Amino acid sequence: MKKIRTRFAPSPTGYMHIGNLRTALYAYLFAKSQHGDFILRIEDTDRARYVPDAVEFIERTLAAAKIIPDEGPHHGGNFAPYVQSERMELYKKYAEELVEKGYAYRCFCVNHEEENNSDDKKFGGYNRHCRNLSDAEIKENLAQGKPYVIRQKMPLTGETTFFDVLHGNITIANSELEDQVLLKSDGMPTYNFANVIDDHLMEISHIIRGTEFITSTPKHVLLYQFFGWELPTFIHLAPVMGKAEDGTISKLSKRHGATSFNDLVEMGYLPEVITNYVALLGWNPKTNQEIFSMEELIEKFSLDGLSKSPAVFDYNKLDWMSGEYFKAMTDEEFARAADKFFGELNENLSAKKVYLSSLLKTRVTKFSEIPAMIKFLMEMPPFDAELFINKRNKVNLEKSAEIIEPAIKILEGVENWTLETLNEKISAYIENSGLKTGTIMWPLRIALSGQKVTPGGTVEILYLLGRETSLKRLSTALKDIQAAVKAS
RNA sequence: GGCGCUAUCGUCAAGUGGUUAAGACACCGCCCUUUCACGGCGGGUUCGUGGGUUCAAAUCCCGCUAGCGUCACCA
Repeated sequence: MKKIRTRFAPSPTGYMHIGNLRTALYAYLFAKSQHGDFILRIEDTDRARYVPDAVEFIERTLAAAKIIPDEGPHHGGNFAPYVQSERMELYKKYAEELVEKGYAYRCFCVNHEEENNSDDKKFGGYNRHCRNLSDAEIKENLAQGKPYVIRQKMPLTGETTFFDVLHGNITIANSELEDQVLLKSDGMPTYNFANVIDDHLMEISHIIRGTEFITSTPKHVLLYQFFGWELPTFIHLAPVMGKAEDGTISKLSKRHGATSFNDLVEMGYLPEVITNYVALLGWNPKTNQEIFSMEELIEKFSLDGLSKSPAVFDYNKLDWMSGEYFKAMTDEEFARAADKFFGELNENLSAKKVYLSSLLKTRVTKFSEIPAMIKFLMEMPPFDAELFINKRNKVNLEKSAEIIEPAIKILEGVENWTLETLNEKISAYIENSGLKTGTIMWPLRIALSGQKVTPGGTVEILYLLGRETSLKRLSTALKDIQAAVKAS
């Protein structure tokens, strides 16, 4: 059987949209699941759109997502070069061949704005002015050095049908096809031409790309036929959509928030979470498994799990999945992965980073939530009397003062400031007081954190803060509470 | 507008003529609980619409509607 070869062919824009990433992923997964090759090819035939270092950017992003090309600009391979601008001469040769065979023609029209923008799109855009120029006219134009493009000569009648794995047979009337440009006046091929030549030359067996190419596929198919080349298998993927606040759904874009792989990484999602989530956006394994390593994805992937309808990117589910990954990590792994999101920590907290991670990893959905969550450890929020009043735990201001005062005494006597000791002392205090656990814990935790919601309870915070800071915060709070009681 | 693609809970989705129409996220409730989480239990909500075909339709066919795509010397 022929070797399975797929490719990812982005244009170098310096931006990796989630939709593109998913296309690359599926192409990669399919190739790897079939023990085939995955090729990275850069489609940079538009000189105006050139972005410096974009190729490196794409390669870095794929590497971060663990999508590893077998062949590519910097990966080598038997079909090099893998950058289209470096293959220019090649396309020219094939274009000329088409002209000779009568399947293409030279067009000397320069910017026919009027025709191209007319509402009467009978000819699909271009009015085919040069389609039937006489040899003499062509010769003369050439002699004058007039610039020209080479256009594909579409059949005027009949229809073209191609098979798509997801959509079945798709038929489009040839009359719908315009005489598209194959070779631009600067000698560069257009996407629609280079793509066909390269896919054939690079022996691509399966073309996996977005639905936006369905309509242009018949033109490509015709090209394959003109050359007498074997057709690859087509798989057109449904787009990734986004849901705006007003509920409208459209192709995922900036107005939906982060839309690139890198945006997501910067927000603090693990690369493997992004790949895992994106893999499931439009593909299902036919089992209830949702957490997949790249190895499992490769093992389980199959084309018939692909869905042909658009999928909406759901940040909720991404968050959930991210949380699942965090919970599965050891404290050390979490601490390491989250490192740059901790920000500037003081000496005490730096030393307790791993412990802090154990508290954080079940409470955070992405790393970027960390700073806000741990800020109170570095800096005590302003006093807020209201926080000490809690009905459920039966505490008010007076009660809080009554609870905090003895607690300070007890804690002052603690030499060995460890979780175990602190837990023992506080538990003993609760038992002796005859009060409910919550009644004691609530005011202490508020006094220590100044926050209603904290990562961890009283004992954890005492330990995190350390002896000195804890005692200082408690007595400050006590004073503030007493003042507040007096004032009321 | 022409052409093309798509249509099952709010979202991801299973489902391929006979099912109580899975599961997950989100949401709501309850339990656990020293906050918040974690964990456990339970709940509601879905086949766009109108016609067929059939004993039987979410599944097959046709129309309609809606969404998306495409109509470049962009990819």
